[in-house]
Amino acid sequence: MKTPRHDLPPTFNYRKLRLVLGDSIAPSESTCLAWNAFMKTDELREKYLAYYQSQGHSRQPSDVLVPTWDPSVLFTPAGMNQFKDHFLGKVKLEYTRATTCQKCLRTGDIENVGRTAYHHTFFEMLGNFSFGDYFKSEAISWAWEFLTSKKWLGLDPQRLSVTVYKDDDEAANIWHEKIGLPTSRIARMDEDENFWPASAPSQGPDGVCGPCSEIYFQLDNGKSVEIWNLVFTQFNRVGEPPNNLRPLPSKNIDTGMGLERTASVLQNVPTNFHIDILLPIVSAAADVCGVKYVYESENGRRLRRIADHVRACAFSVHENVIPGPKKARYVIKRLLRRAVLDGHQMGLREPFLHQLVPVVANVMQGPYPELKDTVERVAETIRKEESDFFSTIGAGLERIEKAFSSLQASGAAMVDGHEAATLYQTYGVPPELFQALAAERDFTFDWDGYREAMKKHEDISGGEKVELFQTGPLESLKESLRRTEFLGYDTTQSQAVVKGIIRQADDEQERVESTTADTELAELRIVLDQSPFYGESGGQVGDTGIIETDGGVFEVIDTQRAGELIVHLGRMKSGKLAEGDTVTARVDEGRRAAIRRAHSATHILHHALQKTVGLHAQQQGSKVDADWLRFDFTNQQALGDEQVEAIESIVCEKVRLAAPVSWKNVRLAEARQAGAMMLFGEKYPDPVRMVSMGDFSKELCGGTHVSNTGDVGEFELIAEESVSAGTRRVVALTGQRATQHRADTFQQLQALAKALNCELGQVVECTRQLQNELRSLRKRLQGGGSSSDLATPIVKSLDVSQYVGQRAALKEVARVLSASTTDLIIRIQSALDERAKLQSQVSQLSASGEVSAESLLSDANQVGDVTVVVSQTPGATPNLMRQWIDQIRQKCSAPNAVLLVSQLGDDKVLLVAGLSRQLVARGLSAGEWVGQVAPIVGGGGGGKPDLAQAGGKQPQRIPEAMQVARETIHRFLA
RNA sequence: GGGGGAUUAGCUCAGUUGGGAGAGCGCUACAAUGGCAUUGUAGAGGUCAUCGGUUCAAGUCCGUUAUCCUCCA
Repeated sequence: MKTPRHDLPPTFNYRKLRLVLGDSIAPSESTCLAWNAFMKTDELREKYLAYYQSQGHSRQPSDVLVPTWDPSVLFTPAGMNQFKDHFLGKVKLEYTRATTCQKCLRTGDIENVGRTAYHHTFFEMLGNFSFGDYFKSEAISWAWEFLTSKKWLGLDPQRLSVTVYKDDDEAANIWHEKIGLPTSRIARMDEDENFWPASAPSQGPDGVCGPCSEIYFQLDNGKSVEIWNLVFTQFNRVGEPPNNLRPLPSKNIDTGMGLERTASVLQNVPTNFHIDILLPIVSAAADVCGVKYVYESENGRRLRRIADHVRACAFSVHENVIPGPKKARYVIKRLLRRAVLDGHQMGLREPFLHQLVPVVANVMQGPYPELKDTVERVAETIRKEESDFFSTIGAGLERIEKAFSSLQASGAAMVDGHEAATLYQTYGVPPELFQALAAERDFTFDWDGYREAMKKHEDISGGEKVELFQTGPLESLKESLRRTEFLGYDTTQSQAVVKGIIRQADDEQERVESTTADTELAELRIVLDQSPFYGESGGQVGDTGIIETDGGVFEVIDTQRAGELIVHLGRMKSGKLAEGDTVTARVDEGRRAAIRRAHSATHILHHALQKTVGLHAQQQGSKVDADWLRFDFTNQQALGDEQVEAIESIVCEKVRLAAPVSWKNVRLAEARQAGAMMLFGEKYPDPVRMVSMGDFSKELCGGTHVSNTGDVGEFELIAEESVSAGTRRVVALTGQRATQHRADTFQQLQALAKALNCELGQVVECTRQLQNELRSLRKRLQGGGSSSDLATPIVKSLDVSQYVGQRAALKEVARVLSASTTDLIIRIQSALDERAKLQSQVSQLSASGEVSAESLLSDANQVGDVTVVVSQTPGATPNLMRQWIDQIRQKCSAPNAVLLVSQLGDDKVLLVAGLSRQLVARGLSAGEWVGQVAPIVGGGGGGKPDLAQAGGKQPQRIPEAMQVARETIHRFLA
């Protein structure tokens, strides 16, 4: 064996690397040697899976990174996650030994990523699992053989040591006696180190748990690194110690070997980031960022962080979990922004991270060839988010500058942490950025205050706790019954036997033997041995209906699924129901038929979307209700009108075709081969149910469908909107509701026509005209210039005898009014009211004759050298009155005081007073003047010395007010 | 699920106990200069997101809804 290579040159010359591997990103010469001499990561992964296959394990593919089927986690945290139900015996086992290489994501140690040799957010975990099959002895022997045998990894046994849980003599003995490991290399550790979950015996939680045994490899520098953890789940924790660990009847093995760590050991490199599948990403990051990769440097840490985060982001976005504001999407967004911030701090000002996506796909293509297919989409999604973040940073810099100037003004020497936190929480200004800029100006940064404020924010935001393993009566029912047979594909009515009744009171669930209508208030859950009721899943809502016996009627208001159980939610209407009763379960057939129409329409819509907007329009989620459906899909822009029409026409065409709908159970691989649409994050059973429609649609789907696309009936898209960046949502109606919607549309249009007093075909034109009228009336009252009518846009004439035209007309009206289509009538009505009001004001204004600066001046009095005007201008708005006053000032060179009184409508009085500069200079105030007058008409007011306005509510006292106005100004001038 | 913020001219945004809706860029017209670039003058363009409340008076204060941004879970 070659000499150890810990002293690996800390600097890599990227140009040399490129020569070695051509287009892909190449390692340094010495690292190349290491990789040639030792095992590649792809080879390690393959060997592991092959070894356990040879020991009778079923080789299973990696589960998705973001398991939407598991509400208790956002990301797959470990290899065992996909086998949770296997461990608990809640599913039928097709195999009792499995092995996987699982892609995982954890953010708990995010602060350490890049700083230490072994921390990642994204990583792969090799694992072997036993579901009540083999236990400690085999698990330990096989691990040892795989690690040390020349045929497999061939690690030097002398450099391996292990830990066991302090009370686990069984494991210790196996290591010592069977493997022959000296006791000096078997350490006994406490429950906080060697128990899963950590410290479970004393601190909980209750449930499945067990001791573990870790395997360490000693590096050349004497330090040891943990490469494998064997978990022996053999207990059920019940309550507090002592004697709270009960042996499980069926014991399990759950192991995890860190792929990257083990590879780094095999390849003899000082950090995971230098193994053959990671160094190319680090090097590429250095290249893209235009810096040299130096291991022991701040930039080195940054580049490693970027390499880690870009892997996480690329895999998530590949699974259509795009950066966003909620949950998993938010975590990805944060990871991405952290990486981008690192780039920013190395001087980058343009998106760069997206350039690393092809590199990631390249080094990971062995186990994950599918990454190659989505490189473009993934890179574009990442580029967009990067670009958004650069804008955020840009805005942030301005805010930071502002903060600095106020700091300087106040003579502070430290950036207030609370303020930095507020800036971060409100505008996303990264504190690291703030701190870096602060350092440049010799400010210190109050990290303690910042963390304190963020902690507070966390507390305020709250959050619900999700249990790793659920407990309760439903879970125990799961274990005893396993599954409810679903009969609903073939029938909507059947006999069944009641297997369990659960009563829900407050947050507590309680299993009961029987129930009567007297307890009607309580919500009940009923589980049967078989049922025609469809439990909500795959977006399709649960069925409603009735479960009855001779002696009792139970109304089902919703149906949910719990694992493979079907749970009927509802309440007793009459009589009594008990466990063991034979009942008749009857689904509400009319509603079910409507759901079938909507669900089949969803598949057709999916097809139409892909055909119209492109293959990237993949389903993100959907909800299927009675003749109503909602469908989210990935698309950057809103759908245009033509696209919506094209989609509708494709759907309608497929409906007219009356294509047969069929379904069959096929092997998952076969379905994939057939090109059936599959969704990420969904857990598909194998075999799987494939639903086909004509020759245009194949989807994996457990839902209920019409037998012929013609049964869908009418179809209509009623909404298109944004859910989050990159995701659009459409809502559609089918069958009866679509028909009803069309009738409603027509009625609405009729109502508009009636309100506007015009023909149906004229509604759009009349609305536009009404808007124009309002505009010019307002302008006239505001005293603006002569308004030219807006150029009427050329619109294609709408044929309102057809439905499409009617709908287009309504949409156009909504656009003109910038209102939602639901309250058009209200808006039109209020527009009409406003027009009437404005018209009466205009006539009021014109009734008092032509008002102008001249006419007002001709009414003036002279008081000494001052020209005083106190006049009425009925119907005038404040704006007009101000303009007149301005004009008087221009025309009249003498000092002048003007007060205009206007009655507006029936019960409103407006007063505007103005004083020329000379009078203001003499210390007079228009505000005071108007202030003296306004109370007469029941109001108040104020303003600046040269111009003030006031209002009141008693028009009948205007003459009196004008008298007071004259007296007041006389007094002022005296 | 929760906290913070934003929404003003075509675009980017100002608007300071509530009292005349603004700037820059862009647009139109005219003029000057000219190879292009340019400069000056004038002008058009706004239900201050929505609905409601407080007030004599709301872009400004309070609440609703919508959309977007941002943070936490």
